[in-house]
This record gives sequence, structure tokens and C-alpha cells, in this order.
Amino acid sequence: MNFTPLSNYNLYQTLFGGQDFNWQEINDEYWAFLQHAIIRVKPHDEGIFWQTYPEKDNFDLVVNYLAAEEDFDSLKLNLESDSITSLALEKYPGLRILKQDFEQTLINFIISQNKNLPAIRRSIKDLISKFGQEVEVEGGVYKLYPSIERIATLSIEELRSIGVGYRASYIQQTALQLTQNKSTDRKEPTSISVEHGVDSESKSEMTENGLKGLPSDKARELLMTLPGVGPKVADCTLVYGLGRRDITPIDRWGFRIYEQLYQNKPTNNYEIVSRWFSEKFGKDTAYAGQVLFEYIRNA
DNA sequence: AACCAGGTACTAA
DNA sequence: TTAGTACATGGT
Repeated sequence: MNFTPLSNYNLYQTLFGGQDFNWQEINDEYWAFLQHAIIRVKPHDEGIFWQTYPEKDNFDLVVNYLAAEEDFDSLKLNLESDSITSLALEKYPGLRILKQDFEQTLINFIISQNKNLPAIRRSIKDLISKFGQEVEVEGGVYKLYPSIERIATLSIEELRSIGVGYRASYIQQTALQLTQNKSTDRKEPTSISVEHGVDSESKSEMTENGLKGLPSDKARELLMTLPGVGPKVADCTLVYGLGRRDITPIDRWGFRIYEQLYQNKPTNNYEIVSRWFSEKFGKDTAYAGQVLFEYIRNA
């Protein structure tokens, strides 16, 4: 295995908190099952021992996924200017935000709606074990997270078998749309912007690169046209799957943070709370939201 | 045995 | 816009 030092990095809380459902504990190691790779991590005091499969020694994949090169110290300084966030940070030092795969994040958070963390993990684990492609790892056989194309071919019945209930059609339809957008994206490489209808133009932007080119509110609006994707799932996708840091997803806990921790007037209006976070924490909103989420959830 | 879960879609006022 | 409700299934 390779070794990479990691400083001020709360590995366990980062991998197994509420932001990422792809990691499993296997014999004192942490394994992530992605669409095209498996990341294997063995924690160590000063960093991690790691390996990737089926392509081995993929340093860029690991460092990028773990956001290991992010300047956490200056981030920490900014967050400490707020006393409540500072308190949360004391309890969860070194909590990072990972850089997950866009499509996988979208599907996972569609599954997550109205489920608790253990139930989410169980469904995703089943999705992988039932429908993932096999890869050989050190003589054993493991499975990747199923590709979005594969998910698009699954029947409602197959999807129901992983315990996602009414979300099955959301998953199926969203996966179908993403694969279709990917293929039209390839046929029309870049901008020879001929007469696109608003509709087809929007669709062509519903790709990883298309969304990356849009401001957060616009990208969220577009993501919300997908079935099963409301503001919360859209924001999770933007933050965890597209690297956005100027917003934070507002779930039940987000509303509690807004009302109880910061003594704001109770509301059930997503936009109001979302804007409050972004105006208060600016470019570090995602980090503030993340550490406050872990803080209030375990209070 | 209820009640809740990192919500969303739908309906009616 | 805002308020209420059904939804499949599993965790506690």
C-alpha cells in the first residue's frame, strides 16, 4: 500500500458522517466503492495507507476525493470568527468535505430522502452488491458502484429490491435523463450555439461540466427539474458532487440550526434559511453547514 | 408499538 | 406563495 500524510484531518468523521454513503469498514480499513474505482484506506496516526483498484496506485484519485490538498488552516480561521461554528469546530476538528462523483452523489441523495443514515447506507450497499460490476481485488472479488447507465436499465422491481420504496421511479427516471444528456452532449461537442430551444439547451447543461459552468442558484434550479430532486438533494449534489462551497444543504437539522442555535424566527421556507447561511458564511458556507450539522445532530 | 428519518410531489386554499 | 399530506421502508 502507498502512504500519504494527512494533517488536521478527521478521517473517520469525514468518511462516515452524513456527507458520504460510499464507505464501508472492512477489517479496520475503509473502502469506498465508486463507479470506476475502489479506494482502500488504512488509517494511521500521521496519514493513510491506501490503494486503488482496478487501476492501482491512482494517487490523483485519492488525493482529489479526500480533498487532501485543501488549505484547512485558513478555512478554520474564517469559521472561528463565529462563536457557535467555532464551538462546533472544537468538537469536530479536521472535518473535511469530500469531492464525490457527481452522478453517484445525485443518486445517493435521492435515496437519502426521508430515510435515516443507517437505512441509507443499507440501500446503497445493496445497490452495489446487487447491481455493481465485479472487479478482482487482491485475489478476492468486490463490486463497483453501478454506472449511471446500468442504473438506467434497472426495472422498478429491481430497484425496489434494495429498499428504496417509492424512490425507485425517481432513481430510474433521473438515471435515464442523465444518460440521455450525456449522449447528446457528445454529439454536440461545444458551442456552435445554433437555435436551441430553451428546453434542449437546459438539457445539454444537465451534465457535470454544464452544471459546473452555472452559478449555484441556476444549477440548483436545473437539477430540481429531475424527478425526486428538490432543493435539499440539489444542494447536496452541488456541494458534495460538484465541489460547490458557497451554499449548504438545508435538511431538518439545517432548520434546527437556524432556529435553535442561532435563535432565528422559525420558518419552513427553504430559500430563507439557505440565503441566511450563504450570506453569513460566504465562500465557506458548505464547511460551516457541515460542521454545524455534525454538531447539532450529536448534541 | 408507535414514531421518526440528511424530502419531494401534489393538492387546495 | 404557504400549509397540509401521502409516500415505502427500515431504524430506534
